[in-house]
Amino acid sequence: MSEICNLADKLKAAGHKLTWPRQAVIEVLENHTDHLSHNQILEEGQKIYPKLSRATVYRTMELLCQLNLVRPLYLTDATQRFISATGGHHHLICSRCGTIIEFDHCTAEHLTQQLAEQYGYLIQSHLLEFQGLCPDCQ
Amino acid sequence: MSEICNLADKLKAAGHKLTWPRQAVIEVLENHTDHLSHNQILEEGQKIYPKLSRATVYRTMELLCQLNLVRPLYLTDATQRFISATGGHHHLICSRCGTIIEFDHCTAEHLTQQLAEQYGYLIQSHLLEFQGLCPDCQ
DNA sequence: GTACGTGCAAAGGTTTTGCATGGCG
DNA sequence: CGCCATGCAAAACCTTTGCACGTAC
Repeated sequence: MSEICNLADKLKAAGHKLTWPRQAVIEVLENHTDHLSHNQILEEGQKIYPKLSRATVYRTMELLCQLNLVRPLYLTDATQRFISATGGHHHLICSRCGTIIEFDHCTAEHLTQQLAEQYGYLIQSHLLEFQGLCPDCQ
Repeated sequence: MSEICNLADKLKAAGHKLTWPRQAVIEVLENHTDHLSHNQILEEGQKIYPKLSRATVYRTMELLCQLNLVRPLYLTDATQRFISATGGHHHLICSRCGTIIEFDHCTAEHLTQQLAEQYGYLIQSHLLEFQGLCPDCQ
């Protein structure tokens, strides 16, 4: 997960215990790409710490969200996924086959400042999603 | 739902029967704001047609999605919600209290064309979501 | 009249919770 | 050593499915 680092340190700094199950979850987050779901985190985490339970994954991710270290994201299905809590995420999604292209160029930076001023928000991240049909599905 | 009109006609045009339960769902969609969930549609629909069942709401919304009349959307929770299938949707969301502001100004139009050319997608809608803290929650 | 749509109820899947045990600090 | 975190299992919740009946066309 691109911009995630030192999750372990931040957890301890916030006064939480650094246990083996939590280390496993953190290692998964740091070594994999974005958009991981609870299921994926569980599966990968059990390769590191086989006793890792589903409930612990849910509780750990909830904790990381509360600490603002990760953020939930929903793509084209109802599965909760997680991304780093800062920066932008840009998706071009085919509404038929579900293919997701991540693009870099984004025009949201200017708008971020503008909205921050207009509404007094402290903006931490943004998501720009285009939906349509990919060449194959048209 | 702002850009939705004549759902009934479009349903019939596509060869589907216009039943009372479906009319109730359509009336709810046309007379309420965006972002309705299955639950909200069921509750409102039952005010119009009391026997309306949850299963029918799910099936009707799935049908409307297949016909490209509405589109599923996920905001800050795992609840599936629905918006009109075209145009843009712009949200400024507080990650703590969940307040959603909808803003109008959007810089995505230019990017739409650019992405369409670059990747060959036929782009139907977009979603631009900023997440942060509202003035009260900072 | 026929095929499609519906309501009900059961099944399936996912997320949350309660509780006794275990391990971090 | 005390408290927090964990695993397990049950509960709660949401969504899907099967089936007999009803209704739009």
